[in-house]
Amino acid sequence: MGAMTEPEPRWLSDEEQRMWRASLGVLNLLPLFLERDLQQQHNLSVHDYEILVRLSEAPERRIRLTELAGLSHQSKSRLSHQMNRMENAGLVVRESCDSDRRGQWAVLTEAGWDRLVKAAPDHVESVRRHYMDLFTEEQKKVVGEAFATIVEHLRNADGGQTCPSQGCPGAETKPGPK
Amino acid sequence: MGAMTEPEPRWLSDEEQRMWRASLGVLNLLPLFLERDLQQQHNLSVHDYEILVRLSEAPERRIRLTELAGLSHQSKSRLSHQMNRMENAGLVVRESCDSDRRGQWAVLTEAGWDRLVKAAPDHVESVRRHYMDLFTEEQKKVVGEAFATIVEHLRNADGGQTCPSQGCPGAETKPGPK
DNA sequence: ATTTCTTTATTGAATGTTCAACTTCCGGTA
DNA sequence: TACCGGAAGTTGAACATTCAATAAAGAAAT
Repeated sequence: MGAMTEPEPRWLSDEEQRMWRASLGVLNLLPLFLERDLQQQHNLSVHDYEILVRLSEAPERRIRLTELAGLSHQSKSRLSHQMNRMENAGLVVRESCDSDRRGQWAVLTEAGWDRLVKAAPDHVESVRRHYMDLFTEEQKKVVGEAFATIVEHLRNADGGQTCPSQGCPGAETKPGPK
Repeated sequence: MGAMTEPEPRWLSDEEQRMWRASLGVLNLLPLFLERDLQQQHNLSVHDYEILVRLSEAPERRIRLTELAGLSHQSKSRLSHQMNRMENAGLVVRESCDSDRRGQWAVLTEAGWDRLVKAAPDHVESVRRHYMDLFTEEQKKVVGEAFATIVEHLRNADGGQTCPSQGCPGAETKPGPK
């Protein structure tokens, strides 16, 4: 049979290369800074924070674990370990679920709520300083639209233990109402 | 003294909120997919890959460890552990440095180069599928500019064990020349 | 020369994450 | 009812990352 020639790879253009490397920079660096601020100021990890926000927004401040895993972009296993830590820290509790006896609720405690309310202003400030305020209004709009597309794509693609969620967008930054 | 009232936190607008949550989604999800592809197809981690690219582009395919840490956005400690793994895998070797006897070179091996050359086409494809090709040309341009600003800001801010590098932009995707 | 300060790089312990195996229960079907 | 496949959640071991402590050598000052 004739030699099956590989198609020439679709390398990135110079423009794309720059854009990709800048993206990698943000991907690698930004979490470090948010983490550091939140850790120093309130002894919380970014993951802790994201979970607190999600719970604070949910009806009765409780979410089933599998759904919470999806909302916070984590595997169920990882969330399980994380819940242990947060439960030890008194930020959340588990409650078993009436309608499905396999299920568990993650429930925000009073203490968890208080921690979140205290941390939120500083965290927004941190997000603004290292990220949001560095965009022009125009850029915010474009990036917002573009990234929404990407996330939708990734959620649909999925595959594997991770990210079993659907529907609702992503959380962060401000505690839910009341 | 009069009660010192906290200034009202500068919460994100709805627009900003959406944009930020989309950013978090990408931040959390994208690395998972790139990792999975690279792992399955070539048994490399994204960190491995980034280091291989950097070395492939460097003169004599060697870089001092501290500089490499900066280029690949890692702490020196982490890089040190990672080098152990990669050295065990035969992808790189350490060589001690003549001009500074504290120093070490990270040097790309023939095997490392081959691995990279084999992996690169698939990795670009992966980057395109999950990210690059989902942008319009306009969006690529705006995101590229905006993120370049962010990265510059973060590199300057810095603080701590991480990211001691300067100058040169970020690497990824295609092996260096020759 | 000696002291002191800094930079380079590594180490090991503590911590966090991933992965596959497992338990329990739901839901459908014979 | 009993069976079977799949979903919810947990577990522990393997693996990766962080953090603080350390060793060794350059740089600068006395």
